[in-house]
Amino acid sequence: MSERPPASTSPATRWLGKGSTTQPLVPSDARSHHRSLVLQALYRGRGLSRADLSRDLGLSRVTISDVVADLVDEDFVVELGTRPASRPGKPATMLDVNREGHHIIGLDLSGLHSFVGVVTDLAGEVIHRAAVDIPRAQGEDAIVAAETLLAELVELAHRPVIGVGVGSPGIVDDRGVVLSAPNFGWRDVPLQARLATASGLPVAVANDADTAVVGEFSFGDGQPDMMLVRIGRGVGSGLMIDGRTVSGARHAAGEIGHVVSGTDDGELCVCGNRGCLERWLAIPRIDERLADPAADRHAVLTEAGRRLGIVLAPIVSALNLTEVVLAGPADTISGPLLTAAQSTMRDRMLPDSHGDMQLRMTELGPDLVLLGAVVLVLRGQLGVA
Amino acid sequence: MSERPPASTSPATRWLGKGSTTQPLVPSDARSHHRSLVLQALYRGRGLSRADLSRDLGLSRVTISDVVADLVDEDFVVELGTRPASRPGKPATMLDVNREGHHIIGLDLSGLHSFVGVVTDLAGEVIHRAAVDIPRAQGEDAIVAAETLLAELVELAHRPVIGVGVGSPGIVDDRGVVLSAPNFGWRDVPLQARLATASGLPVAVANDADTAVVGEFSFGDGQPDMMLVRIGRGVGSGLMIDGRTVSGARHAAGEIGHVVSGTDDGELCVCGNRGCLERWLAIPRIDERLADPAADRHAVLTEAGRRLGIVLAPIVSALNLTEVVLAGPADTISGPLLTAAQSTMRDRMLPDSHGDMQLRMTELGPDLVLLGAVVLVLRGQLGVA
DNA sequence: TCCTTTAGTAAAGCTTACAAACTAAATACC
DNA sequence: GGTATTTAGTTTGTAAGCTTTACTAAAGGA
Repeated sequence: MSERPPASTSPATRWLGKGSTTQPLVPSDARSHHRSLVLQALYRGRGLSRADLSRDLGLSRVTISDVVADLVDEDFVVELGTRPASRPGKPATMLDVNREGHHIIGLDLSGLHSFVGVVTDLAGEVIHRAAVDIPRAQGEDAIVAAETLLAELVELAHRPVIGVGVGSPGIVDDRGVVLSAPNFGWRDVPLQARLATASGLPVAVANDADTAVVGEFSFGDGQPDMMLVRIGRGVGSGLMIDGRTVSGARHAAGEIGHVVSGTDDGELCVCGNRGCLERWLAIPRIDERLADPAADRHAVLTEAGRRLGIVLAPIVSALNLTEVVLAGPADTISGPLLTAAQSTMRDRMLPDSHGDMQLRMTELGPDLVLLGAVVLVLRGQLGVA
Repeated sequence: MSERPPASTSPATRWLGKGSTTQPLVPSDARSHHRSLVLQALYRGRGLSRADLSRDLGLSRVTISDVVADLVDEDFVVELGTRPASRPGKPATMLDVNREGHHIIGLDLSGLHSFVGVVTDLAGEVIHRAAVDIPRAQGEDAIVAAETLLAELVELAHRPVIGVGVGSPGIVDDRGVVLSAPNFGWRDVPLQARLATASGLPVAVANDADTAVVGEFSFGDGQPDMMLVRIGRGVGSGLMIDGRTVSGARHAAGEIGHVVSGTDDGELCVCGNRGCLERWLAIPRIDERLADPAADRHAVLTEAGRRLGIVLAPIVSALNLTEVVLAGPADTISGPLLTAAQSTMRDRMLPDSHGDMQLRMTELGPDLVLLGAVVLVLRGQLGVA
């Protein structure tokens, strides 16, 4: 046992206490937390009784009864009648979320030619759809188009609307301001505030890829440590770590389109680099290559997938993700491209670490962002999903 | 405005409500939260009064007085006397964390030849050091060595010890079980429980890289969205996102040593792949190359740095990190290697996104893991740092 | 000297949760 | 069939924790 010489000067005199000064926690925070827990449990398993909730959540029957009474008053929870008694004791009164009693509006602003929107119930079941064409809409015009679409959806909803979720392209901060969206020429557009004022409803705005990832998580088979890659005109992604989306220090997490893939150059990209992932993988680029009559479709798609795998391997390893989900046109993505991405990624990681790693297509199709927008509302307003 | 055709079958019938059923929130949780807020604020700025705390934290003066009274009773906070009055009104009584009143023990089990440990005060100031040699210690022997070192440090501490923090190599789960640590032949070793039983103190165990990253965050200049790369016998990393460490779905986050860097092959690695990062960057590998009399030192180090940059670019882009910190032998790392890593990384990312990105060496030197271990205790026991 | 300002404490009241006791309604058992 | 047992849910009383209001202490300013 040897005494190590003490360091010349202690480095520990710098500073401590950077933990973000979080909000105080008032009693009513506990109440809303418990409301969320109850709703969460009811969403997950139908036909739970107050006593079941008490056991599952670790709160007393009294408290559960109280919370449930509030939720019933607000029409978020309904009684389903008594459970057929099999054991001794008074039969339980089953509860469920009142899935049809309220509506949610979801907007997807990431389309190329139109903004689309839905009215759903609390289960995410689509009740109405609407869309508005946006031929080269820019700036204020694009904002007005979104407001118009929202107004139309509000008219369609025939139940109280608990909130509006919006997936928007561009970089969106945590207060729903679109810091930049080149497509629309938006800079610092307070989209959340604009839509909230226009509709008088609670509005949540997030980046489209981040919206998609919560959609996949809640309505798809998405796991809590997951990456969702959207392949379309460009390539973007949303990350979920331990069930939370990652927005990044400058709200720009998931921007992998202009990462260089490989060390053998590639085509020149508008960003100035060579071999950007987008240059290999964006749908227009792939289509260009496939348009060449001499092109080998399988080879083109395999190479695109390989380039994706090269970029994914370090990310998946570093974050120890269990799942990467691809979203985009299935006819292009879900063949050799997917296979090549998967094998490339595995070949470039420690074999142990991809034992249960999965790379797959989303099964939610074109409604992914819309469903994610609905989830934004469920999370924000009810603390569910 | 065109109505989109409804999807054939709604995908929204799958399932919702995956949000982890979190714990209920009892009143005492609020109290401990507020204790943390108070301690946090006092750590950050010295000489705050109860009234200052009330204003800063948004809690009433009454509540602050109550919380502070508890903390004074427990000797975690002391009054410093009244502030020289410049304004009208009763002069304030300044408070501070009682930095010398309690001790913390930190252990670093990641050394090649010895386990090292420190006793610090609540400011992280090192009071005592100790170490124990571990010539090829394996299995139970290594555990006993750690227990012995801990016992020695407990003897050295002359104030109440609020807890023990441990940075261990290998994969460590969130209850302090070392799932695997090849160095010691450990599998599923309940290190936290072993040390807690042996010492009778609260013990927190984490992976050494994760420990380092919290050390850098709290005692260094580390930012909340940061990656810390430890370069030594191997290459590992710890990630911090929004002030929280990332442990990964299987507790294996940060394992980037065996990610392939580049698409031009490289040397064969023990893991079976070619061109693993570790093969380029681990200190023994670099030393091997530099030992060749014909080697160009600058070229060797530049190439190592370049390989690091290639792996970092996708990770930094995807997570929108603001900082990557390197830890390891400065004479090797902090020259051409660092420069090459930085420029390579930047060249492979969207120019916008690295505007405020920084790649630098840690300034905490060899005590990084030890200080991180201390932070584990500050976080766990006091909710600070 | 008296007013104003600020710090800190005391008392009362609100919200929330829990424990204990109670009612309701079923099965189990003799 | 009647009583015991079990389970569901509510009523009642109590404790913890926060806030508001009111109070005392101690300073400067007019």
